[in-house]
Amino acid sequence: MLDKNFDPQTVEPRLYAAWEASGLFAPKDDPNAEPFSIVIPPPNVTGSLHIGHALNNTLQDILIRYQRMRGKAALWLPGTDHAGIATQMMVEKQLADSGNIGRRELGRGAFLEKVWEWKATYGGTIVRQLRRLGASCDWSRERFTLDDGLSAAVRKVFVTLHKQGLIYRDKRLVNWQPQLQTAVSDLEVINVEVNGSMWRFRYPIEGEADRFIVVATTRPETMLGDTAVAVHPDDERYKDLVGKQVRLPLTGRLIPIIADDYADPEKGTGAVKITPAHDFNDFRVGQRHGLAAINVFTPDARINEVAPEKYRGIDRFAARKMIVADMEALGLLDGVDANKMMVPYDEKSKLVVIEPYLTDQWWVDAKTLAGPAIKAVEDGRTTFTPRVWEKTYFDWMRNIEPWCVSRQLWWGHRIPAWYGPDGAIFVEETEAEALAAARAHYGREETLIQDEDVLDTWFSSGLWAFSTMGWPEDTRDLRRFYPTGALVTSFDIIFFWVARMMMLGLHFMDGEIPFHRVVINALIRDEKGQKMSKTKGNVVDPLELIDEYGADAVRFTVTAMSGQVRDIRLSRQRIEGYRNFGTKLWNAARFCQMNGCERVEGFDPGGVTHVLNRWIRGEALKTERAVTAALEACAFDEAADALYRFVWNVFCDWHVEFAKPLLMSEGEAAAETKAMTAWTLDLILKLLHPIMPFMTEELWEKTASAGPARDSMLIVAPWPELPDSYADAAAAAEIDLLIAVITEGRSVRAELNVPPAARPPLLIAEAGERERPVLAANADSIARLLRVSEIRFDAAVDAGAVPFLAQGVSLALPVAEFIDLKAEQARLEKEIAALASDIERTAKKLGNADFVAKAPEEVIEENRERLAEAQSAKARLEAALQRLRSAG
RNA sequence: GGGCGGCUAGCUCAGCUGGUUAGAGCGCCUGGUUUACACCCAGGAGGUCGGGGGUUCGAGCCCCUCGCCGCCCACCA
Repeated sequence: MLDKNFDPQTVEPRLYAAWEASGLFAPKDDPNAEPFSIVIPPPNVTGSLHIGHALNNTLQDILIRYQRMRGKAALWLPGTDHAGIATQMMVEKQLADSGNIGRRELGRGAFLEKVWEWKATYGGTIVRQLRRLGASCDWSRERFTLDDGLSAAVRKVFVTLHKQGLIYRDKRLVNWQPQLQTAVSDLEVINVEVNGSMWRFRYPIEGEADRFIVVATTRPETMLGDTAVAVHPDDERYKDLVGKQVRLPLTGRLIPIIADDYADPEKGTGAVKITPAHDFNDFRVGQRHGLAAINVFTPDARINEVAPEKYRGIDRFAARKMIVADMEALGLLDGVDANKMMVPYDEKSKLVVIEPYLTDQWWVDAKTLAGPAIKAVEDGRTTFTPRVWEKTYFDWMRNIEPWCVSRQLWWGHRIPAWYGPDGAIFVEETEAEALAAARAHYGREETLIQDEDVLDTWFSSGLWAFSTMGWPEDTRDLRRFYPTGALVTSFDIIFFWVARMMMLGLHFMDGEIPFHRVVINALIRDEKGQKMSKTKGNVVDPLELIDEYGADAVRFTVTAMSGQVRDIRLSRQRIEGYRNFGTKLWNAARFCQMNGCERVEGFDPGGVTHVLNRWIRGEALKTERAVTAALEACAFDEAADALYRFVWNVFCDWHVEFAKPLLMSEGEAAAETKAMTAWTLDLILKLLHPIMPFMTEELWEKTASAGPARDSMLIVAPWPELPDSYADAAAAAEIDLLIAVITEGRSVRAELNVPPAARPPLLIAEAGERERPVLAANADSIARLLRVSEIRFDAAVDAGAVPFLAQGVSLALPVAEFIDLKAEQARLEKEIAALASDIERTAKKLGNADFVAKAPEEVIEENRERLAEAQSAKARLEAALQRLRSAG
């Protein structure tokens, strides 16, 4: 006998262990089985599971469990990402907190050892947590982006792209993170609006005493690196100044006044200082005019030795104050205005202001790689779900900029480039090959120095779809499981990851896409709609939720909410509701057990005869179709919704209730109902398994002892495919009618507010030939449910009978005067009027010779049917209205 | 500045190509010792579907417009 409640705390770990031990998480080896694969978006190896992961991985698990049950060789390939910056920062912070020396003092080798230690200690957290969630990953194939195999793939890709001219080294402005002292990509910069100031400086015109040109700037400290002042060529105010020179204050350098469209007469003073080494626009202006780029910052954003001595070593923000003060003292400060502006911050810490900084970096020619990646989505070879994200993808891809892939960090894939004594670059997969190349180049042995930098983390994760399967080796996995079936991820990494996987996958896998479908899930926020963040302290820990409600409840909740286009607001009440849903199912199973609803060997649902069983069979069919269609479309929420309604509102509310009197009886109907009920429960377990794997597997096991032996664990039970013949229109009509009678009867009773003791009998009249026997057969249960003393059938309709039901059944109650006849009358009149106008329009349409001549036959037929339907409906309602009028 | 999304019951959200009386869960109120389930059952209150215009016999759904809210992208001194 089942307990009253499901106990996730003891059951879930036991079942997970059993699944894992069974080896069923690995794709089956059957060469005839169609492959289906997913690669996990690799979480940060040192991270822990947050609620977004819970959503994302639940959806992946649903897909993979579904496909596994469909009989496919289903592979969900798990792994983790080394997450360069994040991990390095974490370890550096830990070193600092525990009073250790910093990484620079420690040295590269020793520091990396520390990081590997850190990984060994904390690296297992997230994969353990994925197990708690029930993720059926093939752990035997687990990968890490810094594995030997994946590192080999990274080197191969880098070298190949370099030889193809798609990776190059270039000195240009990058986004510089001065605290970490590394370049970051455009995507790792976040622009924040701040209330700043705009200063106006007077720059003296050389050779013209007391004449100045006033420039406006938000960054006074960069003036030390100015190499020109630009004005618009058509700006009358400054026309005569173009070609003249300015004596740059504080430095004494002479710089030209140039004409360039970039200067906007509307903005500032119309004259703009040009600092090519510290501003992306100015850099371009500088290139156009052949200006020098004078870098005045050190890598940690202090003023460097190029500047006048008094500023050297001063932090950029302190230097700003000094320079403004000095300019003011010189009488060269024209004024200052408050100015709202966007300031670039480091996306990770959101605290460090990013500096445009002139350095040598490695770049990927993303523009070239983007072409095929755009085409693949245009052609529909890869689709986005929901579709709207394709626009986002296109917008970015079509305007893509070169991708800066080098990082001045230690934790990551070291760039496979070596430098000779004269600076010649040798890009090879190994040091030996680089040495060989150098030997060929120099004609002798030379000592080479490897590039100190590592690659952007996203460079290695961009290869994830194929590097994890063994590429560059030609492995069986690669041949079988690439391209993957779906990529499930959230929108915030479409650019970082999805786009790069598309580009690199297509380029290295002979034009074959990395995934057929990209499923984008929404972001989860807290109950107040705020983004969860550690600093706000509103992070919902999914592990706590799993402890409290069980993994199934958490899974069902995020699944049911996954359809939202906008952000998901997670509330505990919602989870509680779905935990209750689990309990409801559990108790339905308990009811089945108590009533001997056991599976029967060789039972064929197609052969049941009792109307209730034929009805539930049809409902089961509808549900199976809805769930299957939803999962095929990756509309996970719809699958959850269909199951919720079927289990609770169909199976429990009606089938089990109607079955009660039948189960108590003896004979064939009882036996058939028992078998049918057990069959339906079994079906529910299968359909629900992808979403709620634990409880369903547990019930599968608990129901194994009665009836025929189970062939397998539920995890690999065949997905049900019910035949169309299970639909039964007649049974559906009868039971639906019965439900309608009961439901309407209930609300009538409530309206009458009759105390239970004084409940009058219910008269049912006008039941058709077909309905009558159904109602009669269930008279007792209806009476019980309605709390009426008895049910009587009466051919004659009372004068006050009210047509509650469109099906043509009237409930005749002795107390009909309690019903608002006027409102009912008004409603009918309104509806009749609507039908009349529909009839008029349709008739007109059909009377139109043009329409009849041109419209396809099926459209005309449709209109004819519609006309006939409307006419008969109108007649029916008119009759009802007539009855009402004569009664009232 | 450009783009995307949202605005439906007290709260969180469904409402597919326009079609009877706009739904669910939670919350609230009333009542319940039914052959499983109080994590339950029955019933109830509660909505001018952001505002305004338009198309249509008919609009929560389509068009225009305005208003909030959120997000993404962008080099504005």
